Amino acid sequence: MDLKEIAKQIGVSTATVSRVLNDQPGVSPEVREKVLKAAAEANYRPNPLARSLATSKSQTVGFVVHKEKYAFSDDPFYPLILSGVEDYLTQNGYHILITLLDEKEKQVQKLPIIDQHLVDGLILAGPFIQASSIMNVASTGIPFVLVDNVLSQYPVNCVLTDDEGGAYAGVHHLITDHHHKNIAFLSGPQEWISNRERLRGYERAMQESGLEARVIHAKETTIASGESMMRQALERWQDLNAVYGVNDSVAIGAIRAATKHGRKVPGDIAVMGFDDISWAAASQPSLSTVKIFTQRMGYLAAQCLLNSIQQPGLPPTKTLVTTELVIRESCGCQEK
Amino acid sequence: MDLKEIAKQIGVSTATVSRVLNDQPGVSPEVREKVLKAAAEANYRPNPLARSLATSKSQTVGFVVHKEKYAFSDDPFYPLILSGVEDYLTQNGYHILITLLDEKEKQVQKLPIIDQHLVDGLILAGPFIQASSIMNVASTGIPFVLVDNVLSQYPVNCVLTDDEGGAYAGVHHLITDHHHKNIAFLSGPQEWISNRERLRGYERAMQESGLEARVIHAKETTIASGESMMRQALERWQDLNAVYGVNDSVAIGAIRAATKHGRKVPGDIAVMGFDDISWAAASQPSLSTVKIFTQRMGYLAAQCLLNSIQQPGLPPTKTLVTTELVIRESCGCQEK
DNA sequence: ATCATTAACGTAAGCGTTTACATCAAAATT
DNA sequence: AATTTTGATGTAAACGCTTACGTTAATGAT
Repeated sequence: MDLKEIAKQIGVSTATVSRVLNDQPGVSPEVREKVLKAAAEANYRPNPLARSLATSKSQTVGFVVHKEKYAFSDDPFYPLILSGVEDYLTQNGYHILITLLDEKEKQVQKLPIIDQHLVDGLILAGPFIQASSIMNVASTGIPFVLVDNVLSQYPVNCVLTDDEGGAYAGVHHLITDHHHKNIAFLSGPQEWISNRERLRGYERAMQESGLEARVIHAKETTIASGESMMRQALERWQDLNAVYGVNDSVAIGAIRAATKHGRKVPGDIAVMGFDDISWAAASQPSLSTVKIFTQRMGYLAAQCLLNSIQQPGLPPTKTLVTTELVIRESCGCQEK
Repeated sequence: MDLKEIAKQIGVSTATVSRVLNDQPGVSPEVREKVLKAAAEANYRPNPLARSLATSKSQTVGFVVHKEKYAFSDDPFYPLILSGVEDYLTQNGYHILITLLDEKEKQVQKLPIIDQHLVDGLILAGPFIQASSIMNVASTGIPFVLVDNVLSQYPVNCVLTDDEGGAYAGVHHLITDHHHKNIAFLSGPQEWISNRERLRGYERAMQESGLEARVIHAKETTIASGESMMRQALERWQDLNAVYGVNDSVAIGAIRAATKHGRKVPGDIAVMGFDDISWAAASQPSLSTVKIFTQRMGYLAAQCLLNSIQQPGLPPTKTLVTTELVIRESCGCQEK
């Protein structure tokens, strides 16, 4: 059932039918009515491929993310982002083509979906895509937005969590509400923007209160690395009151290590994390943390992308999503 | 840069160029050579949309999964499936259009990607899609395969884990290697095929050894429901030696509850789970479990789907993926 | 009454492929 | 040598839309 048939049926041209179906002006109300009726009766669905070929718009966006981080991580961070993206895009009649990146795939702009003009825009998720690769994408002129990543050299559309503010709030809570002074920060790889920003938030909070920053670094942000960092911290600073984990996995590892060392959490040592993954509530003691609105990030990214697609030439936007303090047991609030 | 241009460049028709590019016979080696060279030099990429319009094949498959289970679950089960799917499909030049299902969306066959012929086939993941919906999809004639689900009334392509066999092996380990006799099974919703099959495996193992089956049911398979079931089990059976959780979250909940009740795991009570999620190794004690090859399931599903697409009329296939016993601390092996 | 403007609609040329069919020369058959 | 077969290639329609442009008649301005 195609345009031509329904045009023939009511004795108008395909152009008129097309106009009606695309809500374009230049067709009388009566004819419009007739077309709409015939289309509905015939249960007509325009062929998106033919439309795409004619308009060179696919009504499809690409979602690109690192395979390893996407599927093999402890918590479904990127799937949640995708879920938010999907919400907004399907509401607006767009489809999602997903591409998972291997380690080796450096040349993002060579991806089939881009190279073959299968998508109208791109969402590039995660800080694991090379800056040079992103620049290459930018130079193709295709609209795109970064999620959980930025480009320092160059202004681009991006959506990020306010990691600095979140970490600041968390540390501030330990300082102000619990009067802790000796607070260590268990960090992670500094190439990731989130880890850098969270560290900055911690440093600002400490500095504002005239406290000394105590930072331990690691190459990973897992339970194991959290345990390892906590052991180092306990050894190095005998007077430790509290630790702040760069994310929940690290914090949970820290609780483990502290407990094994015979320190009670939160009695002897308070612990806080970042992310609010689903296991945070199930930890023992349950983990106080800073919640990030992962799904919302995806939603906003999709919104930003559609804006860019539909209004070319818009200046790049940087969107920060605020966080929320989630108080549970591990910071010590329940003990007061 | 289109077909016509490169045809003109070397003085042949577009038909010939098309034949060469599609590896079709009827072109002399010399001309073929010339075309290939010109195409390479011009860095020519066929326009997939035009091709799809002409052939009515999109080289794209749809991946459909329940949004809630996809993104909000404790462990990235469906993302892993997707990753496996992606592996096989990209290897074969196919793209993936993803659709996340809301609660309310009952009419899978009405999804835009199907209705608008945007995909050549479908992967329907998870046991949350109504059987009637699946039948509707089947009646459209579009090739599809179920992952982590089956249709009892009707033979269809599906890929499943050998849940029955896995659970049998796990329980058998508790019986034979640890000489436990009083083993309870902490179950989950019976609508899910996996839960049913795991229960069956447990029952078979118990029966074969002449032991009495002890089953607790719950509406969920979370840590909380695991704790709750364990409390019930401990109350009901004083002589309990071991419990088998229908999945790792339940098993971890069971460990919690047992510990809170003053029972040592695995000393007083052995615990085993199913899935081998990433938190299983990090649990305390670390969880003995049955590993499922999630990514492989996706890979096989994709393979099955492409077979169906490329060779229409193939009879439906049911693929069972075997499991693997993962021995850690919670079953008691390390204590011997 | 004349001309310019506008609204409604049709015509047809794309969009970039594939492919059934036609053509033609060369090779094979008789 | 005449005829058939074969293989290589070209022609053009088709896929199902969109849209620039042309046509016509009605409206408004002078």
